[in-house]
Amino acid sequence: MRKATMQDIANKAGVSKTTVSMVLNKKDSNISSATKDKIFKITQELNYIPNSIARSLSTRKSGTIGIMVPDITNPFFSEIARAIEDAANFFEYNVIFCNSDNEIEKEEKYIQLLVSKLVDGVIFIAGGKSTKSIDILNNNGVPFVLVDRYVEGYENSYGVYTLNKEGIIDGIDYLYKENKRKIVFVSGSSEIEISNLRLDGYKEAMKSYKIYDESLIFEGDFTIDGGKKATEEILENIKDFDAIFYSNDVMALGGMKVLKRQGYTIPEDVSIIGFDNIQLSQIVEPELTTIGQPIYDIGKESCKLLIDVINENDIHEKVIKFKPKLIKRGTVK
Amino acid sequence: MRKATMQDIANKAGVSKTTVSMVLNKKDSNISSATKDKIFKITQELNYIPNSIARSLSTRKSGTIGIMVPDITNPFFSEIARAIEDAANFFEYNVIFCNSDNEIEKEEKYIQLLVSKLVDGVIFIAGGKSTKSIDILNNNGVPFVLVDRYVEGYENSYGVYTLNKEGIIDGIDYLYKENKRKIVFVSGSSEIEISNLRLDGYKEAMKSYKIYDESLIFEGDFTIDGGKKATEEILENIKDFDAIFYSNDVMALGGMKVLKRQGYTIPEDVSIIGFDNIQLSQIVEPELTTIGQPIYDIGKESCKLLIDVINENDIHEKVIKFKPKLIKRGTVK
DNA sequence: CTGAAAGCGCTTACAG
DNA sequence: CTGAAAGCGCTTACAG
Repeated sequence: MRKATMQDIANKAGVSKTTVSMVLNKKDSNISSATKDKIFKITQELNYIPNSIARSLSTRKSGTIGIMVPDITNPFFSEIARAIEDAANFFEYNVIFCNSDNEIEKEEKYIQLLVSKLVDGVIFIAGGKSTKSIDILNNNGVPFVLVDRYVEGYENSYGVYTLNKEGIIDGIDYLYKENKRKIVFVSGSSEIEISNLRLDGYKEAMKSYKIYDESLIFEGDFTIDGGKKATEEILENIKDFDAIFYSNDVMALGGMKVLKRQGYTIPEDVSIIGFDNIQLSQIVEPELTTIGQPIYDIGKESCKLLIDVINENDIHEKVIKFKPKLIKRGTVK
Repeated sequence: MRKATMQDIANKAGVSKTTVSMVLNKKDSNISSATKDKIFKITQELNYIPNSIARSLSTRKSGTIGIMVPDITNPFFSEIARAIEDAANFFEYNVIFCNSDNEIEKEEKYIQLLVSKLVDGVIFIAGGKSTKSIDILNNNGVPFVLVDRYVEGYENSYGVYTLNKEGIIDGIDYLYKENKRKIVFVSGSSEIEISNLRLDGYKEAMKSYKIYDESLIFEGDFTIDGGKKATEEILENIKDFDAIFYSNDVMALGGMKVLKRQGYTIPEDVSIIGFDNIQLSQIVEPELTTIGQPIYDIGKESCKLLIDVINENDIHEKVIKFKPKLIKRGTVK
């Protein structure tokens, strides 16, 4: 069975497809209600579903946005993606998702595809130094908003972020007040700007308390596995640390696992603090103390911002920065 | 800057857009290499990105597939989605994702949208009795493959599943051998066919061992929270149970959390077993013993199957059933 | 070896 | 109150 088209409806109703188009798109200010009714009825009968590809070609709007994430399997990103999809859906957009695995070549390939599919905009969580991908977007006039991860040189592009440095400083302040002095830090990959931002926060705070020691810094990669590996390394190299600050929750979860397995009791033997406040941070026992980001809001606001840009609405803030919040739970004592 | 079109390339090269189309699509068996080279060069210069919307309209293929999941935030689904996206990407497809929250109205709305976007096919993880959505797909001739969750009346449609009942039976066998007799079962929502399948497996196995007791059955909903709530209920109502069999991992994780908090030591005080083998099942301590599904393969194969259907290739198996496998880890003793 | 022309299913400026 | 016609950017059967 061939899908019904506007032409079919028009034929059946004895009107032109122009008229059909008008009424289906509510641009029907001056079309007789008799005609309207007839058209609606036929539309129902034929189970008509408009061909939005055809529509897109003519309007140059696809009604879909793209979202680039490093890995949808990482809870932080799946939560953001969910928020974005909810918001997008509310505004009648669909979302195409792409996993970059932090590989910029993969990103570029995806961006090309998205451009070719005429996405109306993209939400971009950069996998690294993603300048080329962004240039493609710019050259083709497709709006984008950067989320979570800064991209060098594009700090003033539309974006929504968390105040990374401040968050870490709050965490160190808290640990210091709880009498922790030997605080190990597990950073993310140095390829990623916010890893460095968070690391800077750590350095600054530790120095201000005069307890900075470079050998306390380890590099992870924002994955569970990265957290595990970094923790094993810590255990081999450092004695008698008071606390470990993982620069995201997922690494903290991986780290806690390793520590428990090695017989450490948390928080008695060692305090742990993470960053993000993913839902899973409450699934471990004790629950993870962390620097909370409003993940859902970040996703929602970035989608709204993108849609505002797409529709050329007035933009209140080009760059939105959320303040993170220390969430005290069971892993620090 | 207007995006370059084939016409632009044609003009610059002094050929027709037919020729350009031919060479860019490798249907260039008999086009002089001089012309080809010229066209490629210009394509580069103009940073030409084809308009695949236009292409789609004419070929009636969009090169995108839809995927319906209950909630991308649930690790089981994000892992499947990841596998699907990887496979799709390999075959040069994009994927639009939709979160149904197990609401069939939401599903229907999404399906309409996907149809209207001319997706070439959809991978459908049903949120419940999704017959209407499937009918829409059928009526519009868009291929689909059902994944993970059966839909009544469509058991013979393209699908990829796990042998649910068998998996549960294996689990009960194992628990029985480990001398567990009072085995509590936490099922998923009874709205979902596979919940019942798994429950049937439990009943059958328990009866065969003559240890069946209806009051040991509790209903969850396949979420972390559902697992927590069911566990609280168990704690209020049942004394001295030997083991809890959660019919998916995510509920087991939630349940373990509650049990630990209440002072239970796992597995000394109570044995736990889950279903799925999501990556996170290894993040808790002790690691979760579970009935493993090959999640990544399920995603990959379902995508491959869909693409085979789309391309009308020969199909070896219309319905693929994976055998689950007991994975012994630390939560049963 | 290459091109003119029709067509995919819509939207929209214009005319009446 | 309604319609004819052009156009969106491709593909493809056909002709030469």
